Amino acid sequence: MRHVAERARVSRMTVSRALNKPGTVNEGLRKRVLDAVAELGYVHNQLARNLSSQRSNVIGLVLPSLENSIFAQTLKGISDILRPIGFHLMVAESTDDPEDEEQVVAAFVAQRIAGIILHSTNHTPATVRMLRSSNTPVVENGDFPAEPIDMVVSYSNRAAAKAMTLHLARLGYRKIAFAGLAANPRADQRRLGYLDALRETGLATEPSRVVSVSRGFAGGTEAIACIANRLPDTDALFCAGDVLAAGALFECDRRRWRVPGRLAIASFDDLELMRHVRPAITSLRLARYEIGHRSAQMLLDRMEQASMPVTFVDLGFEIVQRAST
Amino acid sequence: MRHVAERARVSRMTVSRALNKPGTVNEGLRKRVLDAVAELGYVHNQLARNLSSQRSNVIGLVLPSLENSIFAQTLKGISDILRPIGFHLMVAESTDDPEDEEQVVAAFVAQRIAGIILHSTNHTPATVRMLRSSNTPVVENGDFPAEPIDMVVSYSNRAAAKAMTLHLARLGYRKIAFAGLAANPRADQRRLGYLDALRETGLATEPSRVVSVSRGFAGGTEAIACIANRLPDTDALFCAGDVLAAGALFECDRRRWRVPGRLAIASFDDLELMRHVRPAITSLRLARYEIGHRSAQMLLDRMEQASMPVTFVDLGFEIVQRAST
DNA sequence: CTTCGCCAAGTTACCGGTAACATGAACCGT
DNA sequence: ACGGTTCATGTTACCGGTAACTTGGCGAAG
Repeated sequence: MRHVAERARVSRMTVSRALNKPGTVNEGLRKRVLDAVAELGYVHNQLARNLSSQRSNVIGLVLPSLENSIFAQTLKGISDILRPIGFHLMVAESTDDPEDEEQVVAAFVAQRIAGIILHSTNHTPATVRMLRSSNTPVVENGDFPAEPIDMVVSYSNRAAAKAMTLHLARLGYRKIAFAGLAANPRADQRRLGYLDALRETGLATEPSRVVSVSRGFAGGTEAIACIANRLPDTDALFCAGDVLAAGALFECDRRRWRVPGRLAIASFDDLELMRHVRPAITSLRLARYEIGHRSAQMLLDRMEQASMPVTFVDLGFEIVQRAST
Repeated sequence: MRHVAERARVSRMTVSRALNKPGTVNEGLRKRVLDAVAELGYVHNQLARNLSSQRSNVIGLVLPSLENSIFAQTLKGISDILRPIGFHLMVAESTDDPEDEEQVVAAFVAQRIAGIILHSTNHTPATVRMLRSSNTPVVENGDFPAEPIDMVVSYSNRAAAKAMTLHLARLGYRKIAFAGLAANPRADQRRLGYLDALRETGLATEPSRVVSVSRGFAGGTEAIACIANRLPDTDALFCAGDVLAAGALFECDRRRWRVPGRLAIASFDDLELMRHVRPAITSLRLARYEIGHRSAQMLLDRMEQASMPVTFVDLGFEIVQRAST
């Protein structure tokens, strides 16, 4: 920048102003500055700017998994907000482990990020303390936390799972099984919602049909195997994950089980895939893109005005009834 | 940091050293410093550190699309390298548009990122100039560029597509169609590879069966519709994308076409889905995770030693023969 | 013709670290 | 006992910007 200032024969301050608030600089000088910038191929040092102005143009995002495509939509929703205003996105993975998350958050706070989006609701005390004391705007996604750190944009896993289970009951299914990942906080909430619904409809007097499975398509295969062996009278399966449901459907196909004749299948999270398999799978549609979009927007709003008009958003869910139930 | 120094009754420099090179500081002082850090809840300012030391701990990644799950694997491969050494990842999307890419690269250079990974090989001259003059280590992925900016880690789209087409020919298919995205540089290369193979086997004398389709499962549907209407004697379809192939398979299912009896289907990119549909789809397996892993590793190697032992890596591909061909 | 206020441009200090050099005590061999 | 290393610590300057204040020229009001 010093070179630009010398070349344009103005002070560094004028260069800074010409680039940041063009309106406050005389047109002639501004042109000299911009010419000098172009001739020297000068690129602004955002690091120095951030340090000096005590604010950053980077947002941090912590996802449970980088590989899961459902988070890709959220990522895109965030990016679409940040890009037009020159903000950037730093991404890291927590693997749903609060200790890992703590490390990532510490690193993000050290980077003096302008805000952070946590796609989880389970944090170590140190994580919360760091975020509070550094005064970082925070949005939590993924579920509704019992004690929000700051802002929340999500849907209720428990309510959604309950609604889907009630939907299955309303369709006449009576022996509804539930398959979900073990030791996953969101799957746990969904399991609770499922049990809520059973209780409410009186189906809870039946034996519990809860299955814990592993990740990916294989989990669906396991779920069907389990039903075939241990719970053969099951008439509907609610999978707490999209890929799980697809895996289950493929396994039914292999076993020549009619869906929904032999077994109805419903899933959580409406991946595009759900619409294209045969039969198409009944699913819960969640506003994944919107979660990112609103989260980013709320962080920015908060930065502009210290006030906080909105701190809690329930984006809800929709049940998409298809041929599989 | 000043407060930490005062509390520990040492100079700021000693605090800096105690945190960065613990070995060079007397044990007693070091303990005083660390205690003070803990008591004050001091968090290092990475911004200031980067500015002062003239180096950054952030890597930039530019992907054609944030939503495509094939890139998620690459993302994970990068992240797994960066995390243990305290580096971070900034992500942006180019939508395969060199102008957009230029803007993103400009922003990344402004952030003084330590290195950049471009998942594309088509750049504006300004992009190349910026990266060269800022002396940023660069890795290009996605394909082999005609004129690499710096380092390259990829596979050859053209060679892979050629190999798969030859594989189909070897299996006895004679009327092989190709479906790919329009105006996508990687799909274009794959199309060339497909044509290379046809020429080599003499099948090129047949009419060309190249179909351009839209993105997603719908593209597969379009491809099958096109074959049904315009190219009914086609006996194999090579889809230049995983989701495309799945969409095509689902459409065949709807039309009750036997696969591979009526039509064989092969795909590019071996998503887990390919293994689970019925019939499982023959596919090209690319080392997506490895691309990220190696790219990140090469950037780091380059930073440590100004020399550049490796600048070009071909990760190759594998053909996975399954029931669909 | 002053005086006041306004606005563009310049000056100074600081953001929070680190590099490079300066200092001074302990240790060494002779 | 003395000059020469070595090593831990302190001092100074700088990284590349911006905030806050200062300066000076100019037009409108008194």
